Amino acid sequence: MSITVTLVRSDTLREVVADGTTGLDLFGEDRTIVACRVNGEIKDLHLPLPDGATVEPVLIGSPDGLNILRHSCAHVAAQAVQNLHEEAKLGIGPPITDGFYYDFMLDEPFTPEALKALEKQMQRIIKEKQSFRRRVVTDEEARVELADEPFKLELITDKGSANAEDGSSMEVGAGDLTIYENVRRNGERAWEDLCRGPHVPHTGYIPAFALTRSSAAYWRGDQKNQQLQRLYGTAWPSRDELKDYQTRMAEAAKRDHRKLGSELDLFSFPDEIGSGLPVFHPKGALIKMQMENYSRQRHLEAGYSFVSTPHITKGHLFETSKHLDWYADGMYPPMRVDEERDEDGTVVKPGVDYYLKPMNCPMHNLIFSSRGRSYRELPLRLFEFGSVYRYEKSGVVHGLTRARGFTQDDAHIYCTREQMKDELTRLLTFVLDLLKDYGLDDFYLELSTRDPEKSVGDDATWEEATRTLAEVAHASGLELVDDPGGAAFYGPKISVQAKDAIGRTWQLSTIQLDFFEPGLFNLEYTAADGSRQQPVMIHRALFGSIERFFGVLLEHYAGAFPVWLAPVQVVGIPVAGEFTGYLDEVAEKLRARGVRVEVDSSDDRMQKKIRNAQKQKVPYMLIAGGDDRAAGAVSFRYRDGEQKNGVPIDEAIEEIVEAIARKVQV
RNA sequence: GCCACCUUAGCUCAGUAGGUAGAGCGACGCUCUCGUAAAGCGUAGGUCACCGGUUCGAUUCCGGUAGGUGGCUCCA
Repeated sequence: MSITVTLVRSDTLREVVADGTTGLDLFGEDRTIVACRVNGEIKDLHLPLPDGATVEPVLIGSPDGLNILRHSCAHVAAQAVQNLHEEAKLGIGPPITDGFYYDFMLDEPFTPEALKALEKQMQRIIKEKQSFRRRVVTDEEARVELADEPFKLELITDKGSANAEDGSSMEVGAGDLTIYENVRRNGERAWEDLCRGPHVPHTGYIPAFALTRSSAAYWRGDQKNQQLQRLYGTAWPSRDELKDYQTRMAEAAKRDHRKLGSELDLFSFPDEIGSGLPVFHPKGALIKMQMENYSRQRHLEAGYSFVSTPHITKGHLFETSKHLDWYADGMYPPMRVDEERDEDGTVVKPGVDYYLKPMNCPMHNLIFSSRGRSYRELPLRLFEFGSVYRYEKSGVVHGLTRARGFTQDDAHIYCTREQMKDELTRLLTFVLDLLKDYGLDDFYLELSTRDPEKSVGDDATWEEATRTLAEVAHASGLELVDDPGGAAFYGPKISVQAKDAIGRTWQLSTIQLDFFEPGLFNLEYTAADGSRQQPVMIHRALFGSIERFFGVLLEHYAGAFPVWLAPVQVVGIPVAGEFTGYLDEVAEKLRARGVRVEVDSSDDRMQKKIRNAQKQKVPYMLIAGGDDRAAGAVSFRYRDGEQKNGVPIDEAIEEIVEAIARKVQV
């Protein structure tokens, strides 16, 4: 008996092989082939191939191959956990970006020492080269075999409804229910798990891995469920790639905005003020001011009107806007003022509750409705750097990117339904152009649609709003990702996701359509025919929060801001003290051109001054000694260490001024 | 909010198996006046996060609080 298979390689060829031939027979020599695609479906290498099959190897470094590697590594981790803790119950263990996790119900916490012990155990399992064997089972058989695994039993029961989002699809997918056994070379079964597969042929196919951290995780991602312990790991096709990954993580840690913030003396979070409430030091505040100033200028050019509103308000405003219905948990509790009590403590005059505002829109609405509005005024674009306060849960506060007090570059655009689409198109262009000026240029869009359980309004209106946003997003030509159920309660939104210098994505701008708040606030304008009409409202913030955007830029540039944003643009460094006066003169000329320049007149040696300026990531060092003074020149030292000696003063000034004006990175 | 871990000088970190602490950098002072990433010497600086408990004695052990880190859930 023989069968014919078509091997998809660099050169496609048909081969006649014996019946019963497996992927391992074809590819077993090559450890970089972890599975095969049989007629388009990924299968384990140990399975016999059907006659006439088209067989394509799955390489360990391919996206599918990496997932298989990492998911197999998750199994090894789970076996290690159960080897050391018989009582541990299995949750799920899918591959994720760069690695995998596995959830367990286990009383004993995964401490850093425990991770080390587990890694050792995993190495032992890998050394044993245990085969992964696939076995099809009925629901009943699976229930019997996994009687001790309550979470797996739940997955068996729910397999029809298993969705990809909670990772359970890795355990039970569509089709047959399967168990993967780990079998030692002497044939003895080491471990097994309910799993859809596929897997690498044996544990020896895992070349490099590390356990990275542990955490708590709710079963199936739901806060109402039991909390499990999650073990995170990473796995790579080679030791070098693992090392590269670890280096990348270390590099990312070096540009952490919280670390750079204190190293560069930009901002801090004094305990005395409270969690998530930053103060900006002079250099940080200067960068922030530059960011704001340029944004203001662009908003003026784009036809925005500037407004300004208070930080606190009577609670009634947020009753009108429904925020107190929906997001009271996210607000600081009220301040009760003007309440009077008698000696017994009985209230004789009720007080009024004031709230710190978590959003600016209700106040902007009041400006809109402060007088009658004509259709001729629309679109009316009200802009404000509005400070808001949100009582973020203690565990989520994170540097500048998730603070409790921050300032939004917030605007609300009131327009007619007819104007809506053009306005959104214009707005999206404006957003992307502005972000580019700050040095971000790699974007994609996300469209967040309605969550029926957390929203107000009727289906038809939601549908229209969602469709309009989708059309505008498509027209931009950018990649569009769906985010079902991610909308705000009052309307759908587009958010702009930007990639930074090391490839991480950040959600920045949001553009939200709102058909409901205008109704809640009875906003109206007089149309051309004299009728009263309700405007459509667009909420938009480009930076999101200035503080957060600051943090993103700080990490994007690793602290080395482009000249126009750098708090100190030029440091003058005399070769010796006697040249300080000469540099002071140069600095004076630069200052006259608006350049932020300092001359380092400390009694450090020149080398130390260079080191200091370098560590502060100052874009230009101007060094001057006898040669320069004699020639009426200065010597440049750039951040990359390059130098340019003997540049005439006027030329040097022009170079710097031009780099600032062009907003370039140097 | 939940789980784990952490908090010692301005910063980075040692240390004390319970007897109130040390380095480097930084700051300040003096000497040096120097050509592309750290000159030399000296001085000051700490209720060992805070509050309780155990103890003759707590920075160290226990409990609580605050702040932080990594995740989870959340993010108008």
